[in-house]
Formats: sequence, structure tokens, C-alpha cells
Amino acid sequence: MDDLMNGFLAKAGQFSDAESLLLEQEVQFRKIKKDELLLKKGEICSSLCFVVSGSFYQYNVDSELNKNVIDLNAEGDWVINHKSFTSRKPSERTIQAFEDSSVYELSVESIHNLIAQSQSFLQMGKILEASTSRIEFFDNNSTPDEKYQYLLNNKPILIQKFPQKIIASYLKITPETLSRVRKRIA
Amino acid sequence: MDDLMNGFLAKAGQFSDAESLLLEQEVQFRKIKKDELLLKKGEICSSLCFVVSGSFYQYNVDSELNKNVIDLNAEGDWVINHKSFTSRKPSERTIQAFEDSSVYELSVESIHNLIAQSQSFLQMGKILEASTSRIEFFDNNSTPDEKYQYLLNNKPILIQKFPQKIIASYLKITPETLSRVRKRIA
DNA sequence: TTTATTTCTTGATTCCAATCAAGTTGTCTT
DNA sequence: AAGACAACTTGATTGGAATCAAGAAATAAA
Repeated sequence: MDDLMNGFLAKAGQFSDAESLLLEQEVQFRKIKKDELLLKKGEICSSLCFVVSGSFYQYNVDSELNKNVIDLNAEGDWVINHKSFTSRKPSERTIQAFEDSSVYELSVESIHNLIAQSQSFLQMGKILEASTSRIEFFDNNSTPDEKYQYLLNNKPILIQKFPQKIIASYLKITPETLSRVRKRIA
Repeated sequence: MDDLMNGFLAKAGQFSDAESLLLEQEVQFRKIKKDELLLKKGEICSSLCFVVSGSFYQYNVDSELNKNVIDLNAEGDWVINHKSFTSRKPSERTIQAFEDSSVYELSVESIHNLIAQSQSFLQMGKILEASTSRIEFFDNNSTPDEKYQYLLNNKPILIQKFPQKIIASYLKITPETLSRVRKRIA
């Protein structure tokens, strides 16, 4: 077993050796080139990806063709369109690789197989729930400073990886405001 | 079977006569007096209620003791703290009767019993998902006019039932702004 | 009915992020 | 290295909701 797989298993949850082996057998390693789409608008999200390297951004395209950023993910994060995945309906969003990336991919069938073999794989559902709280935070009435501080405290890697324009869209503020927030904080 | 029960069964979903009977047996009719708490902060939400009559409001209390309204429900709505219910963790919110009310209550055990007897009871989970989209709408960057118009189009009964102060909190605007929105719209 | 209290309206002001605009820095390309 | 283009900064202005304040209307209490 290589280091990447060890790292993945450690982050996926608390599993016995036997369970880890099952997981390793079901999971698929996959490389995604910069700008390649992991999920295209209109497709049904039918897998769950663990980011091994690189980064992804998830967005809606509005009527003026602006990319409205909904979620950002980097190494160690899970990537999925939760809504499309659970409802089995076409995704309204697009998930795109922001740089050359690699993931461990689990198809919905694999997940079902795993759960059928051991109930402990149910805990993976909870991992996903945790990720939604962060996204909701940027959708409330917090100030730009609070939003940025939250990201700085909880996901500084995203600030390092993504340009101001994308971070600003994610936080639902303008790039100019983000520039001023940074000046204030520093 | 009385009218209330008939109304409830019609709104609960598409069920066969046999299934309706099962549901009627599991469900508990309950009266709640004005201002009584249906769910107290710190308790785990372990049941799902269908509002037969009256209305409820769901809120967080902030550091200044303001009631921050999160959800409003009236006749024909389902009341639940989704997060506490699914996570089995103490609720951060309080659910309170705004007037003398009555509900049909389904405990988590009852729901499990029903699902064990027929898969069609799974559809009740989807009813709840639908209600979250409305709540999310008030948590975005829409204008006060858009938020109010949305409520007017989708849940006018809430506007009739609740005072301006509560509606304003629900829409995340001030009562003064709501007063002006109403003047503009009219 | 009168009084008291809460709710709602309206105006004036303030505050802060968006927008507009121009200039600077950074990066990619050839 | 030079030019082109995108990213970022900074200032000036605008717009719109929050806040502050006072009065009117509605509801509850005496």
C-alpha cells in the first residue's frame, strides 16, 4: 500500500484493517487535468471523490455567464454535488479542476457495496455533512471581514491556492472588497 | 376517520388504504397551547409533527437575547429540526407555538416501524427536503423586495399569521425595511 | 371607555459594500 | 526582454438597507 492510499484511509474514517482493504478495492485512482470537468452541468453526480492532489472549484453559470463559485476543495477534501448525488437528478452546477489534480473515486455502486458489507461505512455520509456548514457560513449576513477570517481560520489552504477573484465570488463579495479586507486584517 | 385525519393523510403522501391505516395507528394527535415549546434548545428532536391547526416559529436566541427566526410553519406544514433529528444531537434552536395549535406527531420509532412495513413511507423524507429550499432563499443575497415577493407567492398564509417583526426577522431584514417593502409592492 | 403597551409607519441620517474608474503589479507568450 | 493581458490595488462615488427618532395606529389591560 502506498502513502497516498494510507493518507486517504486515515482521512476517510475509522476502519478496521479488513474494512480498509475493502475500501481500497472499491476505490479508483484517477488523474484530472487542469480545467477538466469532474462534473458537467446536466449530468447526474454518481460518485464521490477524495482529493489526493490539486484543487477543484464548483460553480453555477449565471445569465451573464459569470462563474458563481459555490465551493472550493483542495487536498484532503471530499468533492461531490451533494444535492444531485442524493436526489439522483441532473446537476445545476459544474465541478472543474483548477489545476492538475488526482482523486480517489467511489461510485455510488461501490458505496452501496461497502455499506452492504459493513455498517461502519455509513460514517462516510457524516463526513460530507460537515463540509456543508462552511458553505452555509458564506451565505448569511456576516460581514466581509468575518467571512474572510472564517476562511483564514478554517481553510487557509484555499486562500493560498485560489486567486482573489475566485475567493471573492466564493465569499459573495467583490474582489475590491476582498482587497480592502486583506489590507485591514494585515 | 375524522376530517382532520383525512386531511393529514392526503398531505402526507400517496398511500394505499392499508398504508393509511398503518399511519393512522402510529400517529399521535396532540394539542399545544400558545407559547408552549414543541422543542427546547438542548433537547434532541425525536419526532416529526404535521400541523393540523395553529402555527409555530423556530428561532435561535443570540447573545443580546433576540429571537432570530429561522422557520415559520402553519396548517399543513411539517415541523421539525431537521439537523437535530438526523444527527441525533441536541438542538440549538427552539420551536414554539405562536398560537393554540394541534399536530399529528410521529416519533422516530414510529417512522422506523412504518418504513419497515412499507418502503412507500420513505417518501415522507422528501417532503421535508422541499421545505428547506424556501429557508435557504432568505439566506442569500436577494433584495428585501425579492424575499418578500417570494414569501407572498409561496407562503402568503405566513404573512397573514405572523406580525411584521417576526416576518422581518425571518427574511433577515429590519421591520422598518419590511414596512417600506410593503408600501412599494402595494 | 380610558389607559397602557406594543406594533407599525415615516422621515432623517449613517454606514458600508458595490460600482465606477484609473493606475499598478504580476504573469504569460513570443 | 518586450508586449499583452490578467490580477490586484486604490480612490471617488453611489445606492440601499440599517439605525435613530418620533409619532400614529392597533391591541390589550384596567
